Amino acid sequence: MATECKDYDFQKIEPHWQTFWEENKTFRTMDDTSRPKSYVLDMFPYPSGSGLHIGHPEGYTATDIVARYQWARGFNVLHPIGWDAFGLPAEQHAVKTGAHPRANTEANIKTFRRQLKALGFSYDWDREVNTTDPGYFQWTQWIFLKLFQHGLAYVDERPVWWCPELKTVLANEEVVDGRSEVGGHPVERRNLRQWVLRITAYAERLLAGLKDLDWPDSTKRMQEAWIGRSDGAEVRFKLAAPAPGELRIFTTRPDTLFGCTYMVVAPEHPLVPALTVPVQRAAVEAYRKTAATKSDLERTDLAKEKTGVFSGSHAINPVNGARVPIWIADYVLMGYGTGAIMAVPGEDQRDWDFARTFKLPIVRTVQPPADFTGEAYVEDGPAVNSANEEVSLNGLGVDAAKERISDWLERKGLGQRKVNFRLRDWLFSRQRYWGEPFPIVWVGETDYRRALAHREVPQPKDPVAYTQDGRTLYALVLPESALPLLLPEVTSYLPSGMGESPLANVTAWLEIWYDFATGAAMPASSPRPAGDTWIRARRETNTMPQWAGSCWYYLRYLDAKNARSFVGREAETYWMGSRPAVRDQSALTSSTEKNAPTDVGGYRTQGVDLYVGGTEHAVLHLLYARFWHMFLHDLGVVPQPEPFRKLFHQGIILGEDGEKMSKSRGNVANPDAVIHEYGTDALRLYLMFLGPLEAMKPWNPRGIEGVFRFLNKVWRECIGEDGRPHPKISTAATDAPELERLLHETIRKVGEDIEGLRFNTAISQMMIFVNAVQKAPTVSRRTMLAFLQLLAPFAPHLAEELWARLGEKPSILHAPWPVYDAAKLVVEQVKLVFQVNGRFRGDQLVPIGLVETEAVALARKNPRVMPHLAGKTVKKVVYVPGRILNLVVE
RNA sequence: GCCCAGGUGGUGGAACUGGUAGACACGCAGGUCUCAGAAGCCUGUGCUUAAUAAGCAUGGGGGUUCGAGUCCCCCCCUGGGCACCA
Repeated sequence: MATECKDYDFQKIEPHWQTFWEENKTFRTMDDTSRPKSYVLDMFPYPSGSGLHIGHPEGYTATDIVARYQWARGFNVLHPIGWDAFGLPAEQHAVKTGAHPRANTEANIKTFRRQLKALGFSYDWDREVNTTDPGYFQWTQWIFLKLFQHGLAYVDERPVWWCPELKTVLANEEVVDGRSEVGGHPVERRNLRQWVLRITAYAERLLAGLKDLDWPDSTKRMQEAWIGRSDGAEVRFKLAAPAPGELRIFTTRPDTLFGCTYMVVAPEHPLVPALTVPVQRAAVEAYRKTAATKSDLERTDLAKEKTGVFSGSHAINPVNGARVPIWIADYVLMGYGTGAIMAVPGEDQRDWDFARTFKLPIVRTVQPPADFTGEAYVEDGPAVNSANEEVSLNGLGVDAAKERISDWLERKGLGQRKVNFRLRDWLFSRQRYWGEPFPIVWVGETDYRRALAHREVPQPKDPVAYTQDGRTLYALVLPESALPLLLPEVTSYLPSGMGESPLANVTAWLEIWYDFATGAAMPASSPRPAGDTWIRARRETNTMPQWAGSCWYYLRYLDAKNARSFVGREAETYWMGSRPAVRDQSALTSSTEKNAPTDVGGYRTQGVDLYVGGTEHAVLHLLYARFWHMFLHDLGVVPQPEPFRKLFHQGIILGEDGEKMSKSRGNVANPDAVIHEYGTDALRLYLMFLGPLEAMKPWNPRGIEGVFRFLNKVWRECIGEDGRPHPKISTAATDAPELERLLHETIRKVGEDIEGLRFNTAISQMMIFVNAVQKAPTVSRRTMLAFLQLLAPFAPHLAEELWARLGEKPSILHAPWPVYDAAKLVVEQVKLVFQVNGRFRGDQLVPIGLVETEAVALARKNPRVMPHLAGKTVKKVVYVPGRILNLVVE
């Protein structure tokens, strides 16, 4: 079973047990749904060409410890891994080499798989997923299809980075200082037709759902800020003649309406042409042009000076009938609210700045305090100058004034209360090859109507269409049975040159006869097939972004091989759904209960039990995945609204120099090299010993010596020089009470620390224990075995080896986790600290229930305390039994 | 500018609800074993002073308290997020 090494020969031991686990499928998740479950999830990696870096094993070791701990505690554990394998680097590699990105991706996955296996992680490899596998992305396409059918996907013109020299669209990260990363060519913003997902429809729920999640507060706050809910009112301003109609604005400060002295609309606002009077036309046109070429960054970050141009028109302030000029300025963004604002320079610094620049009047409607020296006054205070014949806000605080004016506006039909979100819809297409193709074809109006009449494939209520060169095309979704829609083979991975993906060059795939009943296709170059369900169509050439596959992979793991559904109902309910709270059989009850995920009904709330990954995904990935999950919940295909109940971010590991690891700095730690020199167990242990999991911490190659010595020490305490179990370990031996106490203390501490993800202190406790064992002349076999079990989640190879060497049957993982005896932790004597005036002046072992008078008497007799009391009177005594006795003297 | 997290020995880091600051490691010094070395083991190691005695020490400055790394106020630094969001 075990190896026969005489020394701690990790190079033999580690592969030996990795083979054992693989052959015995030790970590295969059980089908037994009567067992309590634990779903321990890592953020799956993008298999890059450079292989695993040291940050991967950090988070992965943490979850591996939890997973192994949960196995030992009798849970059915789901601990899977997979590959987020679509994406830009593979495509760039393909462009460079001409080889299919699939080949490169597969080679990288192979390396990653080998490296992860060498780290001894307890993954259930039978559930491996790969986002580029047609059996997987079939369901990514399926979810998109559902989103489309429910009106949550549409097309829109959106600006992207375009490089005229390279004739391609660039991602943000490919643009450096306004030039292409490759070649350094100038880039520009260009509008392209894009797919967009209506995530904003879920804004309110995405915000509300955060409340019940066990996530880091900072992450919740980031999501809140990203969604950016603000409460206010939408108000309609009539335009002054001769301009017709009205201008709608959103404001969070309707109480300041009386202070509105001008208005601003965004340069892109559709009303701009109508508002512009002839004498201003040239100036407005010029201004619009400059604004259009500016990126968002230039419009915000760099432009501290306010710019703008007068339209020539006026609007009527609905509260006081004042004629206010309408300006056009780029400090108002078209994408937020209505793209138009009422400007109240007295209570808004941006408006103040603008008003100053263009010499516009300023009226205060909130009285600042007498000592106020600033410009715009944004704090609370009594309203002033705010009354008309029907309503007066004067004297009211901001909140009360908001209420009164909102009531009035609603009563008069001039506006209403309104909630606005900062969150924008999600740009969901890329002009790339290496991504999921959209299950969409574009057809003419007549064909679209015919297909619509054919009710087999539901289409959205409102058609998705766009017009190009005078022709309107309609988006028709493929039937489910036609999925997966595969990527066609291409001869070149270079983009089309026209702003479309390389798919636009594959004419036989692109231009087709399409059967809307079955989704079947024939190249348009061939004769039209017989049957009246065949129509002329053009496929969608965009592909989905990398986010798509990672939005739902945690669901695929539950039922990775299901060919009929993206996840089976039963598996889904068991692993993600609500179920009665697990009654914990172990003595860890108290600590477990404390962290137990329960809601008011005493039921386990749903979702992944632990999800660990970097902060870099705090907003986008986690928000997008929540959005899809909520949508699937609404479809009725998943029973719970939130995917990840508990989330944790591991901190990043810095280079030795305290700087971010990077190849150019040459401070990258290579896991393979460390494993070769010290072994996986030492690497795992060291990664966890480095500091708190969430902290950012520097890598110190010398520090690994410490944990490596610790592992050697464990070996030497278990195995004698002859390679046989160490003679000091015996079945007959009874441990000294202190050692026994320490064992129980260690069981308690390690268990609690694993649950709290405090692995560094768990390891230090195990070191303390082993140091004690080393000093003890004998140790009972039972004690040693219990300790090995505690060590097993951290250093599984060594633990398995010693467990087997001591005559136990592998795997140690399935031996029930040790239980501590609270009675063993009770002590009779405690150290009482004596203080005089709060300063340490000595200590003494005292019996546990010592009363105050006796404690004081002991202190007075203590030789170190006495000098500090000499000639003084004790004014006050503070006694905390078992802790301190503080004598306050004159 | 706004929001958040953090600042503890030569180093990584411990410290429960305010109760001996520096656990556990790294490093360093001395010792032991050895022909010698490596490994192991033992001892010491925050700073100041001859001190087992005292004083000073948790980014800086104030405060609350018998007692503050921990709580409150101001400031400095580092990291992360957001950035004209009306």
